[in-house]
Amino acid sequence: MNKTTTRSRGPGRPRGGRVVADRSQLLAAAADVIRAQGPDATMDDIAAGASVTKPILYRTIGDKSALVSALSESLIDQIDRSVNTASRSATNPVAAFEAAIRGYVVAVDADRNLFLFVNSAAPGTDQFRRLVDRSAASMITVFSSARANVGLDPDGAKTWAWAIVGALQVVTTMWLRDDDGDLDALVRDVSRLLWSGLGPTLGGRADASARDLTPGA
Amino acid sequence: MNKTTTRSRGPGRPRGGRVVADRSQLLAAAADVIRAQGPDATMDDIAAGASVTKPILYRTIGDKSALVSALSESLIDQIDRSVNTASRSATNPVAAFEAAIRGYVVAVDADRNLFLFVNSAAPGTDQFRRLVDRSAASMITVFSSARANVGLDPDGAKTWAWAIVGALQVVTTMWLRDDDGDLDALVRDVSRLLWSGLGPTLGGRADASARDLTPGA
DNA sequence: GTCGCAATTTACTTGGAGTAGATTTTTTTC
DNA sequence: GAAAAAAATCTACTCCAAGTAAATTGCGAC
Repeated sequence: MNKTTTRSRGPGRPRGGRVVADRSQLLAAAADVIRAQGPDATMDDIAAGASVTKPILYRTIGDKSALVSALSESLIDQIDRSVNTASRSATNPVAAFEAAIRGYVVAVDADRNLFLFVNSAAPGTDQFRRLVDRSAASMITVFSSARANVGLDPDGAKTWAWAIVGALQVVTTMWLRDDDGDLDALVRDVSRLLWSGLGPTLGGRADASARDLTPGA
Repeated sequence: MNKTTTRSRGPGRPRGGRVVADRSQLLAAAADVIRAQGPDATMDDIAAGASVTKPILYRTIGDKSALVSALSESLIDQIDRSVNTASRSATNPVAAFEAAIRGYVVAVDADRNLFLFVNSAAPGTDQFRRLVDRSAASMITVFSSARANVGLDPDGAKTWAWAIVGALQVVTTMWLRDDDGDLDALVRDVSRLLWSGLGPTLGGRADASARDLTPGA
């Protein structure tokens, strides 16, 4: 027997010529289910949580990878916002970079189930690559022009963005495991690793960055 | 009807008290199948490729995650070897670091199907974390003592290792997509990003590394 | 009213992971 | 030397989640 999905109505065209749930409603409901139930929520779970049957879900949203894409879109926006507001409040480039990283981790932490759901694609799949491309997009434009200004091949911006996306993804995932980990230390260490490579290109001075990142200096 | 797995023998205890295939034979066969057939090889495929039935495979190796663990072990060894021999032949720290990264990418490229199979775990799963831990292990010891020497908290070594594992994983995965990408440029860019954060701690001088990595300087 | 279309549901197929129990051969025991 | 026990294997199954086909019902046009 199939697990009976919630049936609030019988089959048939709904009254009032209105569709039972449109795309954005379904996406919101899906996000809620995933937040509440964890990243292992199945399509059945999501459909049930949206008080809708599976074919509706598939008809409206597409298959699972489409759902992931759609949700990743909004999650990435959310993270970007967090990163931007965090870094804007900083006074110097180093602090801004550090704040940006903290913004990323904090945003992910605040929505960890969604993050894990969206990151459920294995490396090597098209889905994974799309996600990386999307996450890297905003960085690439920044790095591209910065690199051009310093006489570096702008193509390398892609590589840098990929590397940072990967570094943050793994660091954050690992950090989420045991949340007794010290967030400040994490952010400081990641910054120290990445900034001195980035800083000189992005407008900071290399030795300044090295000094600023040294504790108690 | 089930897809008939290759049957070279009937059921029953084999002659000579010897088992039909021991663990290492099965692992080797699995690796071969994955190399030949791609990272989407199923457990059925692998069993068939090893001329063995599924229960044997499960009895000898364990479930799929155990298979992945076992294969990752040997792949990581292989990569470590490639990294070490590559970096040993370099004359200065910067070149060694760059060579190490090239060693990593080249080793992965040479066994890409196995790499993709082993990396089939989604972030957030235990399998993923085990893999990251394993990959990071050798780096952690190096970074730990290096950081201690410079007066940094050795705990941060974990973070650095995670970040580098992630960066390399994503960069390599993305690079594998279109292999018209320029390997030299990739390696140079990744090195430039990471070394100036690492170099001062690992024994190079910060300004030296920055200089050395600048093209035409 | 009734005919066709649109939205929805039920109930299915598919595919891969993992397993139970039947089956056959070797070994042991009397 | 024969029967029982043990060991290794295979056949055929279950389970679960993704995805889909076809039946079912309501709405609007004529």
